[in-house]
Amino acid sequence: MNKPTEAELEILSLLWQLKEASVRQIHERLAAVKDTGYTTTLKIMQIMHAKGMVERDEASRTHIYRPLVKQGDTQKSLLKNLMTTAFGGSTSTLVMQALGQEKPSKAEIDEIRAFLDNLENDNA
Amino acid sequence: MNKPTEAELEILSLLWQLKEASVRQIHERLAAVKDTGYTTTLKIMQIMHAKGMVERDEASRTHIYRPLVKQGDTQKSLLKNLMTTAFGGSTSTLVMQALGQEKPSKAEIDEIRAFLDNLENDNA
DNA sequence: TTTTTAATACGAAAATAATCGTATTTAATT
DNA sequence: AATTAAATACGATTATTTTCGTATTAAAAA
Repeated sequence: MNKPTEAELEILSLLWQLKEASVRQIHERLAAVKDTGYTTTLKIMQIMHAKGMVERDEASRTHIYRPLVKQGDTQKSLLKNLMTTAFGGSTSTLVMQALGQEKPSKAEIDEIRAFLDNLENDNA
Repeated sequence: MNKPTEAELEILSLLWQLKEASVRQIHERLAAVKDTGYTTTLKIMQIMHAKGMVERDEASRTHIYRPLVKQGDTQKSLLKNLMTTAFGGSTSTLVMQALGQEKPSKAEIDEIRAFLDNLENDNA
């Protein structure tokens, strides 16, 4: 799988959230955070389309874009890459770093505990 | 903190592991995995030095490089970045993705459990 | 001492990513 | 119907990252 660039990832992220969106919708959200021009956003989305990362519905004048790459798959591959390059391959180091980042809520902690229990049972 | 580039991260990673190394040592390890020239490795390490990411001992003809950025700090900032761009800010999603990646050993799982317990107590 | 080997320095080129200006087209407004 | 507004297409420019060739220097070997 081809690693999305930084700018592509920002857009993908919004598309995952919105399920589908026009260039303008994406641009408005980006512009709220980042100083960038409309045609820049457009261009990157066109590139993403050319790469097959998104599909688009050209039925109406305003094209509607939808993600083609799955969020989970992308997350998985980015994490794997980060784990090998920055964490020397250690899952637990990565996980603890992530947890230490900012205190997760009680609910989140319990969710992770349940996940660990599950993981352990599957292993047996 | 300035985000290291992909090539820089690969080298940093080796330096963290080895504590210190010459260009040749690093290059040999890189070349085992990746098709790349010696002067390319050299150049990137020189750039890293110019950026202040590494220091080097020029006492002998063969310079010895040591990392100046801490592994933990770099990990933290890369993770934070990944969490916001690819995981919509959710720590627990990231953690569970990472855990699902490949089954951690029983020891690792317990280590993470202990970490969670600790985290919870600190919060109270 | 001469030659060969192995290192760094430096700059340019190539590859990749991001930005933007302008032209064109289509739809909506007047 | 004419004008304005909003969209895409396209190409060029800029910025960043990576790669590499060549020169120079220092040490080791012959």
